[in-house]
Amino acid sequence: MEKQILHVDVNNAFLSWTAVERLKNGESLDIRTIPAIIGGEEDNRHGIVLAKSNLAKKVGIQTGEPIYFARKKCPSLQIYKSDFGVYKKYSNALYNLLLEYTEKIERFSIDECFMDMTGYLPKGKTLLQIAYEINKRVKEELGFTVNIGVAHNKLLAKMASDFQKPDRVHTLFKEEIETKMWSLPVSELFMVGKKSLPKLYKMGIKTIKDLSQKEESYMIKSFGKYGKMIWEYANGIDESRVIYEEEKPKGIGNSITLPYDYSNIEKIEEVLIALVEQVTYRLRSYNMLAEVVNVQIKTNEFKVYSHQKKLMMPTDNTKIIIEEAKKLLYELYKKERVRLIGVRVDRLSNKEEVQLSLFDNTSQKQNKLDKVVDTLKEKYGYDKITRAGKINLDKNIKFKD
DNA sequence: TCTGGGGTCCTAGGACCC
DNA sequence: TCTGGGGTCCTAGGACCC
Repeated sequence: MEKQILHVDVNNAFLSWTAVERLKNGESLDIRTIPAIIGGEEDNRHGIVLAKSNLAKKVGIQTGEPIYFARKKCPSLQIYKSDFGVYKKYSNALYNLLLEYTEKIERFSIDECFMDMTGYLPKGKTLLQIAYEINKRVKEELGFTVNIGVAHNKLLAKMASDFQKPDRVHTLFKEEIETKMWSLPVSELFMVGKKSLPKLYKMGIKTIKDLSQKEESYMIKSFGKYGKMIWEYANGIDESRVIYEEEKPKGIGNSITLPYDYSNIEKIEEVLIALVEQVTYRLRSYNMLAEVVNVQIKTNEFKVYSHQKKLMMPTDNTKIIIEEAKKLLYELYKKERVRLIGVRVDRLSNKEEVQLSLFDNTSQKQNKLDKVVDTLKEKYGYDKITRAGKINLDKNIKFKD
């Protein structure tokens, strides 16, 4: 059965939400109507464009570029600070509105949701009608606009929501792939980034259609798993489901670009400790344990190095993770000028489950050891092999399978 | 010129085991 | 003296997303 999928994407999310918040607080200027951006603090070297108004976009300002460049493109540019508390508030407001239509919603990012409407369409209404209704209600009730992609899988819905902006609803059904998607440059395809682009170009692939017409096996040979994925995407194939259950994170990290390059390892260490404290706090608030600690630095030349270490036991203990992180930092640090320092924990598990399975784990190891001993006993005689004597025997015994 | 921070997933090589 | 091949785990690095 065909799935009924919507992808809801907030237009210029951080900027729109900032605009709505300011209007609510009594400001008269709607910053969506002037050349404006949301940007980080340049004084701390966090100065990049996080979001832009349509007028800022018109003069060629791009998300992710240094504010310094953006200002050159538009000297009258207005710059506003980011406020994630505000973004979270509006993101939740949107989510709550969407929940009135289905509980099968995947929060793909702070400003994007996938909705699985399969079996949730009200009598007599089409998926497209629901999309228009949501578009209208968000605008009227929440004060910002969204693009909505309407399709039968997530990939096509996402591609559709990206078509013409802002405040639009687009369909992308099977029979529309050729006219609406294949003509686009291959760089527009989801998951095709700037590193793959030159390789694709060399293979004569310029549009999404070019990619779709290649042999699948050829793409797999050239790009492995990734090649299979983008070939399927180009052909509108995507079987992935909308993941609406609350998902626990797989890893937690904090990193910071320092206000200037640090060359003093003690100073770097101080920052590292503060970062670990943030990370372990977040870890504990999820009620999870981590098994891997990772430390990363970026040099003044933008070279990135990382070291990681698997722990003996999963932990959420700040002190243990600080000690491990410090060791990793000292391994890593080669007297460079350090621009950024970061800490991550990975291989997370639920605290209760680990505590329960710890017993199972040791008994599994016990079982394994038992099996080895049993095998030895079968080979060399039941009374000759004991655990205590195993060490002496190890030199002589070669395992064969 | 100046270039953030939060993630997920994949690959490749070496160690180690059978 | 010359000789495997699978499988798993660990680590480092990189691509991509918003």
